[in-house]
Amino acid sequence: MSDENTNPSDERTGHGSRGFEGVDLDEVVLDDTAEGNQGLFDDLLSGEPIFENKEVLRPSYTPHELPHRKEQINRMATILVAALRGETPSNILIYGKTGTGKTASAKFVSQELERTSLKYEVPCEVEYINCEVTDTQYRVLAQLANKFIENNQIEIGERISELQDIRDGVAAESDQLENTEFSSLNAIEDRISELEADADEMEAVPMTGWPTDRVYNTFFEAVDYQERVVVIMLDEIDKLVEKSGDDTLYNLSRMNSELENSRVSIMGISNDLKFTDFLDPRVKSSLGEEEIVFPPYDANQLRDILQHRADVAFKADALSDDVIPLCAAFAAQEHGDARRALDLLRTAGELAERDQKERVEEGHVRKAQDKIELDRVVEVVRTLPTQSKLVLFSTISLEKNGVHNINTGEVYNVYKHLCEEIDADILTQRRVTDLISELDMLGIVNAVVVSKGRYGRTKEISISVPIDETEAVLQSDSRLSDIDDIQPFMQQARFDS
DNA sequence: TTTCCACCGGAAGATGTGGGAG
DNA sequence: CTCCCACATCTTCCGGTGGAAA
Repeated sequence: MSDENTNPSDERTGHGSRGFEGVDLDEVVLDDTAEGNQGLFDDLLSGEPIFENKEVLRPSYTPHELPHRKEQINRMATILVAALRGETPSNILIYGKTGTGKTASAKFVSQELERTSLKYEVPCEVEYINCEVTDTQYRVLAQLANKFIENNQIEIGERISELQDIRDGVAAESDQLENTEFSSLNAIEDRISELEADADEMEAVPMTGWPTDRVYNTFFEAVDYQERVVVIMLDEIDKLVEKSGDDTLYNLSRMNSELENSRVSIMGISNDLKFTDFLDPRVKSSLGEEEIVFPPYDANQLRDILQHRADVAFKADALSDDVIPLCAAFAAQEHGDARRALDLLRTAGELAERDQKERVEEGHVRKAQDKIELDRVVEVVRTLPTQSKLVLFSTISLEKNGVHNINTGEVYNVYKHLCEEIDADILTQRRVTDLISELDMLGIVNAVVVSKGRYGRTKEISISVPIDETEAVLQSDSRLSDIDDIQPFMQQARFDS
């Protein structure tokens, strides 16, 4: 209820780092400095609410209808029906930029698949793994193993109680045995204890501690325990390959030749069209048996999508006519990111709500644009590790002292003084270079390697977020707050370099 | 043309944490 | 308790380099 603004939202838009000029700070930043307390909620409650159902605008919501994705969904379904015939579906690779509906479509198809498999009693399971979170071979295998173990145990449990029912029935009427596959009461008892033993044997994989091959074996046995087709959905698969190579994929794709009862099929989802370049050719060919591309939405399609959801999300007449086209246009500029468009729409609605307006106007969308970006930056900076914060702080200090085209050496000098000041460990310059690169990847700074000829080669760093706000966020960290005037060693640092 | 700066960035390995198994 | 494993974070070492200056 109380998250009506500043929810960070799991938005991650590459290098969004353009102008902040028009940000109205009082409106946007740190709203814990709320206006008076008197009747705070009364006011908000009495305001004519704009939303009917905000949930459908959230990124976590999986719609039942995905406009403009019929073609891709049908392709996926065509490939995956094989599973319902008990055959192994081809492995699928799905490409597309963020917010093109890859994950939503894939999840939709897998839900349908599982639903249908229940209907026709064909054992078929889909497991979803997000490789951005689960980004090592060990963790992927462990997570899969645990899921299958859990499922197996549930099923064994059901089977046992089924058998117990039969046993009890048989015990009561001793001539019913011929209706079952068992020859005697004892046989049933034996089967029950067998199953119980199986269930006991399945040991959950710990987060860490085991050798990887043991995890693999556990996973393998858990999958092979019963006859079925298993689809493993690896979202953001490029992150996994980037971080820990293609061993995982290799192991998964060769599993089929050793499995006896079950079949696995891999469905990889990637943002990066070229990530297969780093793969072992064998993995590459097996993984990319089928490829589906999700092109970015254009402005018209985005408008459609927004309209669909807005009908549900907003009260009738809560949107002025130009709101949806504007959201669509903004998002179309961001490589057709639908998630972005929905975020924009939701945030615009929230802003209008906060303004006690009855309609969302164009201006709210423009404000939302800035707010989303600022919220993202604030959140990223706030959750930075201390060392990175120190590096960023050093860079900002230099910038504020009129040093432009800052280079690594300068940052490092300031950083060293800063560390002494607050009694933090001083990292090596090598490490600081890496931290700067990380800040670059997060879109907080912009670092380019330039050669200054005789005067060496270095990264030229500039800040690509609003400086004062960022500094404020940094200073709200308790460990950085007691940095007082940096002027004294600012001078010093310049002599050093 | 050659030199040489001031760093880049890969590789390997150390350290520390959190968790096994016997 | 000892030894093993995975992993994040950081250090050590070092070869590599674009281009202004000599």
